[in-house]
Amino acid sequence: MDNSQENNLSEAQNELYQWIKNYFREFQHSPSIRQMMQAMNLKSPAPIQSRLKHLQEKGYLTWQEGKARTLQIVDEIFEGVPILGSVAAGGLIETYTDIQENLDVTEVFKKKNVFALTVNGDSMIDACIADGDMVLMEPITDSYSLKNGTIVSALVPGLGTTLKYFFKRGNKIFLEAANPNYEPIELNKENVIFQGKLLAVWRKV
Amino acid sequence: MDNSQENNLSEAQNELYQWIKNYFREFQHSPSIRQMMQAMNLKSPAPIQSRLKHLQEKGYLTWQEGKARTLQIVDEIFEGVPILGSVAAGGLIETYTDIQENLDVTEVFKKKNVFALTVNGDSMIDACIADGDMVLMEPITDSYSLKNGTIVSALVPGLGTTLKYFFKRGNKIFLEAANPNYEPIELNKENVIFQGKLLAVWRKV
DNA sequence: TATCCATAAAAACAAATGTACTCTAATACA
DNA sequence: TGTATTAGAGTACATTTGTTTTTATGGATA
Repeated sequence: MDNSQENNLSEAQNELYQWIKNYFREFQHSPSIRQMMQAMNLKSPAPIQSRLKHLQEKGYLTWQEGKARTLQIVDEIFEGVPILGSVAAGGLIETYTDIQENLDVTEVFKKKNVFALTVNGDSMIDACIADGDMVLMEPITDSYSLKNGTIVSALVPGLGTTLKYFFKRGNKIFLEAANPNYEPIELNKENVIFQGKLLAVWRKV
Repeated sequence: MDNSQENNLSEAQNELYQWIKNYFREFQHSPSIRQMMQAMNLKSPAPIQSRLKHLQEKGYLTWQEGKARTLQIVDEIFEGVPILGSVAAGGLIETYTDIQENLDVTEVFKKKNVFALTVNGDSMIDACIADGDMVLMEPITDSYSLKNGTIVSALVPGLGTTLKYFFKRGNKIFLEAANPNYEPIELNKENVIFQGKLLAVWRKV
């Protein structure tokens, strides 16, 4: 992962930049110049200032002049991780590209009132939602705007909550699994409460 | 979302806490006590110290004693969302529980040098990793510690990068797809470079 | 070889900042 | 009403920290 050249950074600048990003990831706040000095095995703060200045000129960092520990990474999103390329899950055809993008999973979280559910069972397995997955849901305020094919969590009073594809045909609501072993559920719209629609799936292994 | 009571925070403490979280969101670094003082319309730093101390005792914040701008939010994960319960993806059996946990997807990001890859193809479809998913990977430093069955991204020089199950039998390395349409790849360990092992899967819909 | 330039060391300084202490005002409670 | 508790104001101090300046070093270049 040496991208010092394409990013127009010297070795020392790049090393500092990577270290700063890791420090932010661990402590959630800015390091001080003397901390960076120690981390870079230097004995005076001047070289760090020089490198910071270069990083600023090249648009990687900024800070509030004269204020302690006010570094801010402008380029990369805080919690992002680098997307190093694409990987073939088919054959050995795709190659590693060096495009530097950023995965920001937190963008989904910015929506108001997003909540998560743990998935039990395999009825959505053909949609690649497995037992134990976490699904992130956005509350449904207006069930009329639901589009056919949306994955929703629905509460059928007296029965329970389930995760299914949503379909509306006439006055009937159909909740369909992504698994041929399960039959579609047919309901009148009075008999179902929609809680949320699917935003994202998260699986930790 | 007034959770001052349930969180056992006084009005003043809660107001400060919310302000700090917003400051972090905007500037990505910790505010100073005097900044908080101004924001709370106070004229001395003492009350802020008191409130911070209370927030620390209740487990909301921490900081490095004596160091400037080293606040850290400990309790709530910044981007966390509430896990409202579990949802049946099988039948209508599970019911909504009220257990209040917190989904913290960022915990995975705390590991050093985590990177992401975009998945192309369907060779891992039976492991519920679909075309277009993002996979979060942890760099592999020591390929000898890899356990059979781990999902890895491997670079076969001259061919490309691929996402597969890892198996070792004797001196041979096998890379197996989670899709019967793909044949296992048999390699000598000199002919493969392991880049990362799977930590998590992220799919935005 | 001589010169130039970038980097590092060293020291010193001033501003920012966390912390401690005292005093006063407000509030709650018996 | 009186007292105890808590919160805020004011002040002072030591440390942390960004910044500046001077000097030394190493490498590149003519």
